[in-house]
Amino acid sequence: MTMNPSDPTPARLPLEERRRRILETAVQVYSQHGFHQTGMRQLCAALGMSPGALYRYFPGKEAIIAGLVEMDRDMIQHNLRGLPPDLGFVGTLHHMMDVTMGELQANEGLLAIWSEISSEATRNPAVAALLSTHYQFIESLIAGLVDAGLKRGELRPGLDPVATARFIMASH
Amino acid sequence: MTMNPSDPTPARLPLEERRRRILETAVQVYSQHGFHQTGMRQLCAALGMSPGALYRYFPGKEAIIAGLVEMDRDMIQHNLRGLPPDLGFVGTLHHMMDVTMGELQANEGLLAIWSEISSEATRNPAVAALLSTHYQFIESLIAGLVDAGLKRGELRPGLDPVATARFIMASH
DNA sequence: AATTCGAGAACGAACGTTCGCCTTTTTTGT
DNA sequence: ACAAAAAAGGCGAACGTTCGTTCTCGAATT
Repeated sequence: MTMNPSDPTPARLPLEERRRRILETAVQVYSQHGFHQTGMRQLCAALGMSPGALYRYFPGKEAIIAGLVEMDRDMIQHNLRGLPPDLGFVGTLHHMMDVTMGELQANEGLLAIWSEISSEATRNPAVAALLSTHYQFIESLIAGLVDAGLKRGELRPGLDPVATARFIMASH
Repeated sequence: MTMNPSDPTPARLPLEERRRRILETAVQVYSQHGFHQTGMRQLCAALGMSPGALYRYFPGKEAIIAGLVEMDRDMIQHNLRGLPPDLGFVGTLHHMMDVTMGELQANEGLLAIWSEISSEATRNPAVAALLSTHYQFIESLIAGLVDAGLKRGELRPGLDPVATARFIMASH
């Protein structure tokens, strides 16, 4: 199936696709019944997959949470890259929120899964660390936007990018 | 220990006290680690009690949730009875909120346990029913206050007590 | 003597996870 | 080009553990 015979990692794309399908199903099942209330067997059943197969893609239950966070990060990055480059600071922010809201509305359970993850983070330090770096990622992303806006003279000079990013995030 | 020899149910008060101690410990443990993440053995350990003993006071884990809801109802009733009778509608409402806020502040975890119960209610129909009747109880209680206020001429005549109660509860 | 109370072992079910084995796909040697 | 070897993918039973709950039996109380 691989077109390029020199490709050192053939058939890798379908693997990522299968990982994505697992994560998307996980969002649905976990948001409906909760993370701790949903067993691996239930997730397997929803996937039409055996436990042995599932564990080839994720080494454990926590890795699935990590995958969900990672998926969100990829989504944000993808959305940001697909943006028209001439929107300016406010326009870019507005557009990103638009896209995010649209996704939340289209995929119900996406919101529920985040409250599920947040609640897990209050107890599970590993998940807490995961969330923390995720928020830091978003923060640095917004700070970059502020920085670009400053360079373009759209924002009041002297504004601290990171502090501004934190303020924007704090206002949800 | 029973003072009155004609009492048909002797040593009953200490039983209720032990039930209360169990519930109070449950609030602490469950609010710290979550309901589903906390096993009966952990609760037993926190109580210095064996499972066999615990099950003499509560027939199961769900009964403990029911007990928590019931405890809240008793608390509200107790607070209401202890109120000065001449406060008027607004004064009574204000006073009740004062007491409730004080309790929430004094006993941290009391708030956490309610969000824990609410989250459980979205999945467990039995708990949902429990919460529903609890809210109905509070609703009828406030409706009674409105009714009394109407009779005393404190409120605009024609006000629907139940609708007013719902509005007040909806504003948190 | 009868009842209540408590401790702790034990139960079956379900948990997350691992294992062995089989099928399918990909790579390799010729 | 083709068979052989290797790797990947998948299934489902089984592992050890923990879950909520029950049982048994001895100690305390009435």
